[in-house]
Formats: sequence, C-alpha cells, structure tokens
Amino acid sequence: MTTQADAARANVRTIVHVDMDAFFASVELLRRPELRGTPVIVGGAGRRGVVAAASYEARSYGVHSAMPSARAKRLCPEAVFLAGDHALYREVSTRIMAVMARFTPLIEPLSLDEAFLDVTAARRLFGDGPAIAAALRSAIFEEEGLWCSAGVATNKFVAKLASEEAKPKPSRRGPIPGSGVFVVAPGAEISFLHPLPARALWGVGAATMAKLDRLGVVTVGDIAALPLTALISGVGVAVGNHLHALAHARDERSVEPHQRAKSMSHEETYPFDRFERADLERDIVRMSDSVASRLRRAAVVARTVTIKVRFGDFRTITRSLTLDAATDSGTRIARTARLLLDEIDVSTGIRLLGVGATGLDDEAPEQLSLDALAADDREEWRKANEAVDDIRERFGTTAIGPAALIDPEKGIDTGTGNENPWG
DNA sequence: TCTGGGGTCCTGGTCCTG
DNA sequence: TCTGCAGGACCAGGACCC
Repeated sequence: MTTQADAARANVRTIVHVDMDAFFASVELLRRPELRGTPVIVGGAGRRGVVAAASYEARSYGVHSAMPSARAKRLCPEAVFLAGDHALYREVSTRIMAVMARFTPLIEPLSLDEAFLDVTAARRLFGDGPAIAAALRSAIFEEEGLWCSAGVATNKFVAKLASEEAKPKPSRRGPIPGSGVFVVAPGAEISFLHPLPARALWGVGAATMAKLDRLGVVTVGDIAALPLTALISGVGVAVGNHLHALAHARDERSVEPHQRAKSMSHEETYPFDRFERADLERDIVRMSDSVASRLRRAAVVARTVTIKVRFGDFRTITRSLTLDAATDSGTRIARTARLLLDEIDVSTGIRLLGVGATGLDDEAPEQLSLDALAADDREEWRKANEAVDDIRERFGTTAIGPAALIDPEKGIDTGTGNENPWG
C-alpha cells in the first residue's frame, strides 16, 4: 500500500480502474431479489445466443461471458436465464459515472461497467489513491446497491490488472469475496506483473498466445526477458513493441475523458440461416435506419459504409464503400449497403448480417455531394429525419420506421436517388 | 461445444497520383 | 511519352476487448 506522501514524493500519476462486479447480472438481481443466491445468466437463450454476463454463482459452474448459451445450460441446468435490458444498464451506468465524477472529471469509460479515473489531482481533496478507490466503492454501493472492484496503480494497464486481483472469485461453495481494492504501489509494478500469465496482458488473445507459446513464453516475466527483436520476429512489430512495453510496466497513455466513437454499426445473427435476398434487403433498410439514427443523435456523419456477412459455415466477409460526401441519412446508407450486398452470393445461406458506418466526422453532411439528392430534397429529408428522431425520442424507437419494413410486398428503395425506404 | 453484438486497432494488398 | 518509385487512400480481413 502506498501513502499520499509516497505518491507525491514519487511524483507519479494515480490511476484507478473501476470494474463493476458481474454488472448486468447484479442489476437484474436488484429488481429480482428473490433470485439472490441462485445462478443467474444474462444473455440470449435462443438457438444461437451467448452469455452476456453471469452471476458468480453461475460462474462457479464454469459459465463465463461469450460462452454459447446452449453450453451454459448444459453446465448449469438450474440457472435462471434473463434476456437483458440494455436501456436499464445504460441508465444505471450513467448514474454510476456521475458518482465517479464527484471525485474527478478525468473519467474514461471503457464500457457500461468499467472506467479509468485519473485521481492524481484529486488526492489533495480526497486522500491517496487507495482511500479514493475505497470511498468510490462505498459511494457506488450506497447509492446503487452494486459492488465494484477497483485497482490502483501508476498507469492504466497496471490499474486494470490490479482491479482483476480485487474481484470476487467463484467457487463451488459460493463466491469468495475479493479485497475490493487492490493497490500496486509505485515501484512495485514489475514484481506484481512478472508472475502473471502472459495471457493477462492487454492484447494477448488466443492467436497471439499460440505464437508466444512457440517462443516458450508462459508468464509476463518471460516476455520481459525476451530480446525485443525475438519478440517482434515472433508476433510482429506492433504487437511485439506493445507487449514489450507492457511487460516492463510502461504505459504512458493518459485518461481521455472525451473520446468520440470511430464507428457505429448494427448487426444481427439470425436464429436460422436466411436465403432470400428480399429479407436481407429489408434488414439492410432497418439496420441502416438504426445506424443513421445513432449518427444523428451523436451529431456525426460517416464517410464509409460497410456491410458484414457471415455465411452458414461461419465464413465472414466485409465489403465497404467510401462515399464522396459524409452522410447521416438512413436512405443513403441503405442504398450503399444494398449495392454492396448485390455483389454477394447469398444462396448458400446467411447467418449474420450487419451494417456499419466508419470515418466519422463532425462536419455537415452531403455538402459536396453531386450524385445525392438535390439540395432542396436534402433539406426536406434532413427535416424529415429530425422529425423522426423527435418522435422516437418521445415515443420509443419502434414508434416510427421505414415503410418498406411494414409492407413486405412493396419492396424498398431502388437506389435511384429520389426513392427512399420511408414511403 | 458451435461460436452475440458493438467496438478498436493493425496488417497487407491494390490502386491512384505526383 | 514512358517507367519506376514513394506515399496515401481505400479495402478486406484478422485479432482483440468488454
């Protein structure tokens, strides 16, 4: 454990990583308290669903997130499956982030249930890093009834691994409580890191671990002991440099509070493979509309439209097209996505379809477009889109949608410019 | 066992342009 | 006018994260 004076003397940053414990499952238990003590699994219970979150009781059976739900059911037949309510999780997450904001404005959310906080300046007001982490943890529990684990260290990456150490551990006799807060004192990073398995490093997944295996690497310490050239020849330049830095506890990244999204997408796996192009085209319209709506809500426009197709044999391809001018129009995105889909043979069956937008920018859309709608029409459609967004804001996302989604006989936008899927 | 959804980042190939 | 080269943009896929 470090003290405030120690940290100040060392003139180092104090980073706290906060990670909610089994977040989705814990939120569900708040409104279903009768399920406490029983294994709860949040995720798709359908044919092709996977586990989004599992309570520690479920984890003691070997269930973990991203596991196919069918397998989770076999491992833990008595588990209660819940569909999940992302709108609720988002609401709770917003309130939790507000609690964090009382300690520091330097908060970088990683997801709904995780965030980095730079509390270096906050130490003067609230005490040292461990004290802040403990106070934060108590405040979140008092106000939301949810526990989190916190890691305290001098950089983001070590703080993240530290929060993992603080977490409860599943066991057959019930969850074993964690310490709640785990501190890696300045100067103790190497002795903390080196015994950990190499897989613990951010960026080491199955593929990279297989390459590291061939280099005889087991622990983080093994990576640190390798010459950089050997590491690079084994895993590539970018990954090699990255892992070499992490294994020596070097991570200079700052906590970035305001990160703009770089892409937005919507994809769906079908319960059964789809073969009909007309079905897929209707989904293209629906997904494009959803992506465009999110772009407008975020006040950004996209230059590149991407579709993702996963075939029945799990082979996955993407196709993308960069527009001459950025857009936030569902019509434009759908038209582009349909052009991309036209070049794909769907006769073997489609398991997943997705539409994405990348190359996001703040600039006004369609300013330079020559082939898009005439300027007056664009203005009309902009107003129409704004009206649609307004209706959805007030009455929900399903209150209004493209006409092509209502009448399957009618067909959709044929891509000639003035036609559109809305009417 | 049969593999979600929404993201980020990296790499390598191709094409275009100066 | 042709060729070679370098750099950038675009495209596709892979790996990884929560």
